[in-house]
Formats: sequence, C-alpha cells, structure tokens
Amino acid sequence: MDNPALKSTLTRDEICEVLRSDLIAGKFHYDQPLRETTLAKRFGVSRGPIRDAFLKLSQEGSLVYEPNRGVRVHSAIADEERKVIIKMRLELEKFCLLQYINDSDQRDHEELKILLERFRSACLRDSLPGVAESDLSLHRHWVARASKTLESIWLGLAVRMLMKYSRMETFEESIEEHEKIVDAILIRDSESAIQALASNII
Amino acid sequence: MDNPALKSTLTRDEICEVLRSDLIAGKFHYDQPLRETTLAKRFGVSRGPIRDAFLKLSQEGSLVYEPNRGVRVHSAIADEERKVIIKMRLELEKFCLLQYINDSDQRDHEELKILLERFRSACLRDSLPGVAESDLSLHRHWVARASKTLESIWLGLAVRMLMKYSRMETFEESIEEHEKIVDAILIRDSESAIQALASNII
DNA sequence: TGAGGTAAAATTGTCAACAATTTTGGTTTG
DNA sequence: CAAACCAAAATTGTTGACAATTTTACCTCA
Repeated sequence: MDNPALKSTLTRDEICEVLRSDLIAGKFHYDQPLRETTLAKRFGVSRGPIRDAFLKLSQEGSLVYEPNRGVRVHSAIADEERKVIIKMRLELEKFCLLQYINDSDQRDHEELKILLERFRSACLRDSLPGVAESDLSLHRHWVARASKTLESIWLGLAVRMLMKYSRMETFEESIEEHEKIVDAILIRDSESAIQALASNII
Repeated sequence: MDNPALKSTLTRDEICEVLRSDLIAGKFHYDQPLRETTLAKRFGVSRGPIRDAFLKLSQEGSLVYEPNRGVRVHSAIADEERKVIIKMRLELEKFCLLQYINDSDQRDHEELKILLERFRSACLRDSLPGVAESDLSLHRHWVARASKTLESIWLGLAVRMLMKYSRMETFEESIEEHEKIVDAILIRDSESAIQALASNII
C-alpha cells in the first residue's frame, strides 16, 4: 500500500513514523547502526531531517545515540526492566481508558471499530509488521484521545515492549483480548474494560 | 559557577542539560516560545545543535513542537495527569532503588553523600534553581546506576513533575525526607528506603 | 604470522545560505 | 470603525559544503 521513497518529500515526523514501525516490525536487528546518508537517500531528503528523526527515536528509546558514532538499534531490554515498564504502561493506560470511556462519542466509537477490524485482519493475514502496527494504533487511539501529554510517554513504553516481543503467542488469542476491551468500551463498562486491558498488556 | 555563553562551543547534549535545568528552574514561563536564533547566539553555535536539543526536550515533554512554528514551553500538566505520572515514577524508582541497594559499592555511597550534601546546601541557600537541580541529580544517581534504559524514561517523568511544582512546601522537610532515603540506602535497608521514597515522591 | 602504525575512506558535526511558512504592521475599503 | 487584504519582517525547514572524528584497509617490521 504505502510505498516509501515514492513521495518526494516527507516531514521529519512522517520519517519518524516510518522508521518506528520498521523498528517495531523487526526490520533491523539489535545493535545495528543506522546511517544518516543511507536513510537520507531512501527518503529522498538531506541528512538534516534524518538527524531530527534519529534524535526523536533515541529519546523515545528505540535507538541509542553515541557522540560522533551515530545511532544504533537499542539492545533488547532485560526481563526485569520489561516488568517495570509493563506496570507503568498499565497504570497509564488504565487512566486513559477510563477517561476515554467517559468522554468518547459516537464518532470515536466508529473509529475504534475500524481500528479493531484492521487489527483483526492483520492477525488473520498473519503479517507480523501489520499486527504490531495496528496493535499500536488501536491502543494509541484511546491514549491520545485521553491526554496528549501522556501520549508521548506512552509511545516510548509501548515501542520498547513491542520491540522485545515481536513474536507474540497466538494471534487468535490476541484478537479475542482486544475484542473484549473494545466491547467493554462500547457499552461503557469501565470495570470490564480495565480487566480486559490488564490481561492484554503483559 | 558555571557560566553559559563563556565556553566557546557546547555539544548538543550539554546544551540540552542547560536548557533542561533552566526549564525546571522556571526561567521561562508556560507556553513561551523558544527561538532557535536567540539560543544559537546565547550558546555561540549555529541553529543546528539548537534544533537537536529542541527535539530531545520536546520528546522528553518539557517543550512542545508544532510544525513550522517551532517549540514552546509545555503547559502545566493537569492534576490528574500528575497523579498518574507520580504512580509511574514511583514504580520505576522503587525498582531502581532496590537494584541500587544490592549493587552499589563504597564509591557509589561516597558520591551519594556528596549529592545529598549538595542538595542540603541548596535548600539552606534557599535557591530554587539549585534545589530543583540537585534534587534531580540525587534521584538520577540511583536510577542511572540501576538501568540506563529506565533512566531516559525516568528523566521525562521527573522533569514534568518538577516543572509543575517548582514551588515546594518547606525545604527543611525535603531535606529530612532525602536524608531518610540516603540513610536507609547506606545501611542497605530496602524496606525503609522504599517507604521513605514513597513519601518523598508526591 | 601478528602487532602496530598510517593513510584513505566513511561517517558524523557544524555551519551559512537559501526556500518556505508564519507572523506582523499598515493600508485599503465597505 | 472594523474587516479584509497585502507587503515586509521574522521564523522555521532544507540543503550542500566543509570540518572533525571514527572506522577501515593496507603496509611495515619484529
């Protein structure tokens, strides 16, 4: 569908988005260095915007920057660190979900259903990059609607989690989990939504 | 002591540190736009490194970036968002503190004492910027020692908290709280350390 | 053969110039 | 007088060139 290197110029944020989903999809391996010139050519821009994207992504945690040596893909996080990040993400997303259940309107719910459908179809197609990307978009939907401030914090946590476990258990299980969350949201059942979320984020 | 605009050139990370402590110290007001050219002149560099620093700080959350409009100081966070951030920070810092208590050696403890002393003296001098900065350094010490990965997440949370409440209660109270934490660390009493930390981060 | 050193290549760091966009200030017009 | 409009100024976005640093490849010499 979307073809990189076709559109003449991308903004730094668009470049950031593309690189982030590549990272999540596991298109680079751990500790692989990313070169400014290589990506500049790929995106058809000069090195400036690429540097901007690198800065953003390394602050976010998926890349690591070392002075005079550029950036490389962040190493896998340790299991203990992962546990801490899970707790934090759950705390954050619980808050956003409650907020979202109270504030969301019909239009939001329509978008929610579309995002869920996208996720389901990616799972059925068995496309790992697609699954990771649509999983992120779905969760991001209610986080972003609840709080722009928390969204950026959330993004960093979610990306780190996904980078480690790009191999999920079974996709069917994952579909079911997300359906439970969305169903609970649609009938504004906060209790069940939180519970379903907690069993999804692990 | 440290005089900006004196050293001929600073790296982007050094510029970042200086701007961050200015932000925490409340030297800019909410929503104030920060101009690339102004700061480029102040630090004696071109706009490139300044842009890099802006990118880092906006990802961190203290600045907000809007396309074609530059960055401005982030608005104050809502009380509810603050509560969520506190919970997350506490979860993170608890983990790091336990780790630190197990792994730290004599040299670490010496540094810890020095940092505590710096904090105390800033409180007694009643210098708000100094208090904020040394508070951050003290906590950062055990977080960074425990996990580089978690450090960058932590930094964003801590900065946001400090920006909101640059006016703390009484400084004396704060000294006592930090002394309790450090004392517990020095005798490796995890239980008390966690408890003291929890009552400090609010 | 292997350790050390050196020149070349590759890569990142910085800058100044120019393009594109937004903001500002004043002018016209109803 | 207020709203619309337009030009000038200010500001951000992008680029290519050059400097500084790191990496690579090759050579020398023990």
